[in-house]
Amino acid sequence: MSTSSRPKPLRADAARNRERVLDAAHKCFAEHGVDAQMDDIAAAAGVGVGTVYRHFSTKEALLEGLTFDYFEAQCEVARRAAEAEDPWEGFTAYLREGAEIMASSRGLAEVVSDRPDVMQAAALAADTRHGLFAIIEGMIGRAQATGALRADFELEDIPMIMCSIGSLHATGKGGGWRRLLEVVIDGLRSPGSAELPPHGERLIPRST
Amino acid sequence: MSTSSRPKPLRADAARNRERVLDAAHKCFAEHGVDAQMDDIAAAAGVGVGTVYRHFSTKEALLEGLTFDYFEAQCEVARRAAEAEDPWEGFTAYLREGAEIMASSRGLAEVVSDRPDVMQAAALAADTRHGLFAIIEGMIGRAQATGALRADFELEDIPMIMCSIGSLHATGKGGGWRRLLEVVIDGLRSPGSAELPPHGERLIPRST
DNA sequence: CCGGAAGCGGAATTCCTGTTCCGGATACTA
DNA sequence: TAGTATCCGGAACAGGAATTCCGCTTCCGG
Repeated sequence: MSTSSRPKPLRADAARNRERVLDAAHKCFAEHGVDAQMDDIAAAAGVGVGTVYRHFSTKEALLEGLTFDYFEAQCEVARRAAEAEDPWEGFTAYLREGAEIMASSRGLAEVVSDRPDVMQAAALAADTRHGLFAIIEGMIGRAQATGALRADFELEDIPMIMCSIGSLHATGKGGGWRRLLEVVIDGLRSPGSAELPPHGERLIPRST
Repeated sequence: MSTSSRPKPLRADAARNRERVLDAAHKCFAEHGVDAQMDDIAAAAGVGVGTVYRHFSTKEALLEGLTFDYFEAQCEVARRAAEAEDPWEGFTAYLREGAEIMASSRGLAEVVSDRPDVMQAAALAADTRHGLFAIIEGMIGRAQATGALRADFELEDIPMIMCSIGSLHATGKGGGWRRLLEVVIDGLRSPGSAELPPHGERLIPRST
């Protein structure tokens, strides 16, 4: 999203402003959450509101850009983690790093918690572009094959975990999320003693 | 909160309306979250907005009432769980039932996630009235003494868990929270393999 | 260096919600 | 049953935030 080609190349100043707006949006959303105001984003970008709207027709569009970038980073992390020698290490590293990204932006955490629509669209886009789901499922499968990860773990559990982590970040209980994540990771070791209830509605649609 | 005595007893119709408003508020907040509108609450109560404001000077006050009631229920659950023969069973039952209450209201989940101030005030009030913290700490201590609960578990971990559970409810990923809770419970068994990072800011102030 | 298309700024507009206000209705008391 | 303190309804108000509008400015090709 940060970098994309368009039919009519933008005028030099316009391209520059677009980047500024996107940067400012990232900062403002990270700090104030989705309630960051358009006027403030414009100010942070050193630009008028009109200019923000010229590039992103809506606040929603800006939020989508944010989410899009999040998945871009997520793909990078997943790809790297998938190459780890030890599957369990790779898997947990992915969870930890993915959570770290999430924790970096309050706005992101709020989108994950409250906007399944935006999230799903971005997730599907990431899958199309980088095969995200396959990468993660491969990681999960390998970790389960070694007997380290509990057998009933599913792909869909990942957004669930990220969502719960995000909610902790949002409350300002800063350090807490790392703590919960470690508890969760311990709970994911094989074999689990409790039987896991099935998922309800899914963020990631079943593919098969 | 639902039941309270006041200096001047309310006029019969006023008392009736107060209850209606509170009920309506619970329903609306449960369904639409904290964004439920005052007008809708009034309508649901079969009353004018003015009447809502006569009883609760502010939307915030209504939210506080909701939270107050939540802790009232929480105390009841904790007290019951504390009497279980097996400490670990009692402890996990408390987590499951507490989460169930939380899952019953989207508004509640949002308050837990986004309003530490309201939450803390209600928690302290519940502690004053029913000694909530002592009850829970007793439960934790006993579960740790039997060697079932990991030794590094703290009281403060409870709001953290409830908060994360609440965030799942809010997204509409209905069934998911039970699943995460079971994973977390597994992760809380003794001994944990990961070292838990310390908490950051606290919802429950240190007493000692 | 010019003309005009593409962009820009930011005041004004719109919409949405919480809150206030007050004339009229109602429930207690004597 | 009259008198009055309370209470009720809901239109009007207020403030905040997203979005629009349009005259002015800046880039870019010729």
